[in-house]
Amino acid sequence: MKVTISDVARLAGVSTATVSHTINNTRYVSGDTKKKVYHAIDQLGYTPDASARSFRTGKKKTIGFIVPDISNKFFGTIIESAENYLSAQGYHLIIANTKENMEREETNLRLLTAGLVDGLLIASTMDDFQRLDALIPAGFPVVLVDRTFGTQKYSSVSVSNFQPIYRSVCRLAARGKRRIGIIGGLPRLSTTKERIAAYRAAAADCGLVQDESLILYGDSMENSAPPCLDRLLERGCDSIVVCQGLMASVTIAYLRGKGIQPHRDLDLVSFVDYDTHAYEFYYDQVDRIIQPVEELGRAAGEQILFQVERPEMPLLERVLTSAYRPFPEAGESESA
Amino acid sequence: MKVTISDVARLAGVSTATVSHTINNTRYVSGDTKKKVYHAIDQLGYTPDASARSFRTGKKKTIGFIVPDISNKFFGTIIESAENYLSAQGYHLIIANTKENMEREETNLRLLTAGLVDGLLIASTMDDFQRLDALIPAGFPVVLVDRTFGTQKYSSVSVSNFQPIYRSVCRLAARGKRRIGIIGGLPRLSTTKERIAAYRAAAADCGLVQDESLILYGDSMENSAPPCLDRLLERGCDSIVVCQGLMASVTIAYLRGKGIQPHRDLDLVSFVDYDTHAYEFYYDQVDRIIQPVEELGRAAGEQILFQVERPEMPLLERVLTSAYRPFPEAGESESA
DNA sequence: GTGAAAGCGCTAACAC
DNA sequence: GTGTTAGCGCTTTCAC
Repeated sequence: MKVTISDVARLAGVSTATVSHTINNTRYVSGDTKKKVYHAIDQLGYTPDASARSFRTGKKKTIGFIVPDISNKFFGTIIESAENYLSAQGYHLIIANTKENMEREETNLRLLTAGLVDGLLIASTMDDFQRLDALIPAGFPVVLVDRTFGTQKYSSVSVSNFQPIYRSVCRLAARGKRRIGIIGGLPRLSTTKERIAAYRAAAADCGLVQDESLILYGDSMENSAPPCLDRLLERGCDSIVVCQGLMASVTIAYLRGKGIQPHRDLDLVSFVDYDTHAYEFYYDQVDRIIQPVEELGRAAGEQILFQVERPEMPLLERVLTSAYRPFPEAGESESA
Repeated sequence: MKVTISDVARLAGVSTATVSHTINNTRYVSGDTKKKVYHAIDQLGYTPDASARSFRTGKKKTIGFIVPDISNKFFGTIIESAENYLSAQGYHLIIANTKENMEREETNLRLLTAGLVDGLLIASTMDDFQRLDALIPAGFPVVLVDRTFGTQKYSSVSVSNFQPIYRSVCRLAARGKRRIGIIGGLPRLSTTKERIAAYRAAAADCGLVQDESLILYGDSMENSAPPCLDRLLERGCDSIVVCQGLMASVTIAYLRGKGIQPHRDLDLVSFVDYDTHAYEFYYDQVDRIIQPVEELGRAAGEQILFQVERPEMPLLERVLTSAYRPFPEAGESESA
């Protein structure tokens, strides 16, 4: 049978209050009493029941994370990094996967806000902020991760998307490229919008052709890049910007399969969702935009605990910066 | 303020029992009463408190998953697939990441078995079954995932490792390869042990040189393959088997960087942790061992719910089979 | 320095 | 067909 705090109290010859205070360090307990309590705990093999505790205190010591795609290494790494921080602070992480499906996100929001978690990290797939907001109880701690909305209602942690795209397009133009194609992610996402806006701005500023047919959208899943690539090649692009890591790695492989070599045959700018030595083997000869993925996860963890533990703290919109690493031309060195 | 079941009962003019039975469909309630109850719920915006409920019933509707590396796509996909099944059954998934660290696994076991979850999926990094077993309370529902121990104490879901390795080594031998190198994962894991055993058996059966220096171990993290590869090349291997997907993809990229082309220069057998069209671009010219990753996740989900919801069910050790897809020689067709 | 006891929100046995 | 109520295991106020 289950061992409860009263069993411990009885065996130790003290009250349940004392046992509770002893294990939680929440008021003074004499050394002698402590000893008796711990001894009883050992003898009975007592473990405090987490759900009774969270029921009583209202704190679950658990954060929920609504993600669009766990199997995507970008989110896998963010999750890892957030979990790492949260577990060090004594919190657990509940994962809910939406597969970029808005209904699934709604369901998960409803479930997770119903007393299951203390706060929520959301990398939302919603097109409409209202739709998201409507499901969040007033005052519920939320941090938007990676994907934001143009409102100040919740804290957010994201990555600057404008600058690296703008820079990379300018650089392509400077190299003499005139027909720069771009493959974005889902059009409804803030990340995609910002990236496409940066592309448009740079194209205009550099005096490039404004050809809307060079702007295509994938769905960030693995198989969405090749058809876009085929169309861009048809349309005579001399360079391509791929706005998302998974699609980018598929792009490189797909082009290689067609005998098209990056840099030699076609200039490529590619988002990279993680930064490791190993992946440099894939990404040579490609201009890379490297997102600070681990920092993003950690920052998300920090922010949500701020919200949860210090509700008086102001909202914070934190924007991390990606590194832009153009493939070095002869005589150039790397830049961040 | 928090709206409770009594608020609803009061407004609807019924008892809390009726409200509870109404929302849970747990005894007959007249249509009329139902209407009143739901109306009151809507008016007050009532949501049942999940932690009160699980405290009362003892069911958390939550499964824990202890994983060695969330950011590895192999586990990412297993998690996705398990979560998919579990959420459809009304369960949540708590993730704990160990980064292949045994102490972290111990900590997580202690935390998760203390009334937080109804059952536990474990892809253990332990070297010793006792060490794992000691932390699991008697009768606690557990399913071992991917990595097993030679005991019948818990249900398990894993992948057959022996046969595909054995077959692939034989095939290399048949192609005239004499010095076949192999890179395994962490030596303590069951998966690694089985794969290396299969390699040894096949090498012996095919009359190959038994050179222990051709057996190397990585740690399944990204950067562990290259040093192993360097050593195997030094030692004059004419073919290499890589026992883990992440290391395998790095292997291909690394060799390419050295100007070594699979098949033409060196035969390669490679575990692939997922099966998608996209990744075929990477894996052409390589003999692939494709693990049924999604099935593994789903099966893990099914098994743990069996344990949780039908404790009388017998233990089950389920072994899924990998597909072996040799790179087709001229005139050959694919095989599974 | 410690104890007694209320009560968190819900479910379910028992009663009618 | 519905109501009353005990009590899950814990924390915490109030009391001494």
